[in-house]
Amino acid sequence: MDTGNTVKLRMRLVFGKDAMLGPGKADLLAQIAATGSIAAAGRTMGMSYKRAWMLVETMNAIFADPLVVSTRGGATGGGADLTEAGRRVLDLYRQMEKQAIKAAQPEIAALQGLLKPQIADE
Amino acid sequence: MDTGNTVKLRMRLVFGKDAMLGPGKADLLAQIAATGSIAAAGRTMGMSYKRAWMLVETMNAIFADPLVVSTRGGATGGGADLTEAGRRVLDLYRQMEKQAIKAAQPEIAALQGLLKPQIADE
DNA sequence: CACCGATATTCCCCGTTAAACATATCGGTG
DNA sequence: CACCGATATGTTTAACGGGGAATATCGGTG
Repeated sequence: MDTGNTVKLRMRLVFGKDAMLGPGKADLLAQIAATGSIAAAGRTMGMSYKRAWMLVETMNAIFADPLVVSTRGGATGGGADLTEAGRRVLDLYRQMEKQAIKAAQPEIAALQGLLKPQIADE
Repeated sequence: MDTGNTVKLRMRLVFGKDAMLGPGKADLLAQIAATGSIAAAGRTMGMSYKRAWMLVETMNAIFADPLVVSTRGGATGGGADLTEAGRRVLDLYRQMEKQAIKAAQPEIAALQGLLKPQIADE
């Protein structure tokens, strides 16, 4: 009955062996943009600063231009923000998600219909 | 220049907390169909029999009808095969992948273009 | 010039996870 | 009826990743 339930399509772009971009890094980018800080972004996501920082480091290493710039010291102690490249990557990722989900909707619905009832709406 | 490189879009359907369907289970279904055996499917995928069997068990538990049926004993020692539901799930998953990749192609290409050159074609 | 809050980085510990190992069972066939 | 190859399932062990603590640095501001 409720067609708006919790079935989700998660997708991850795999480049090389350890070069990939998935929901975790995308959400982190979004949170950095929202909070202006790697530490704050990590906190809101229930993620340690170390992990958040490592993900940022990885992303900056993968792309030609860094996605996140950070400053140290100052009144607020420092902070971080997305670069133009960072905003573009996040936007492209969200667009990719949107288009893929839309295109795959019939198959997703069909697969959902084959689930056990108690799993289909948990 | 080479637009046909190794960038891949992996996707995973997430139902409940530990109910999901991704590339691993889909490939396993395909290999079971190809080999007629859980053990042989696992071997060709470099996966232990136990792991392969557990994945099958999980899939059978998630869907209303079992996706894999197995027989024990006999001349060949036994075997496994996909049910009609199993074939349908695999087909829907492949279709989902195909449609999603096609729809997200522009964004995938754009993201690929932002990568460091040495990562873009490794 | 001491303080503060955030970045940056290392080290150790622990829990989850999968691999490895070990059996038990099944049932046609020679 | 012993054998074989595959299913079925438990146990034990090893590895890897992530968390947390600890430490250093930065640089505006009061």
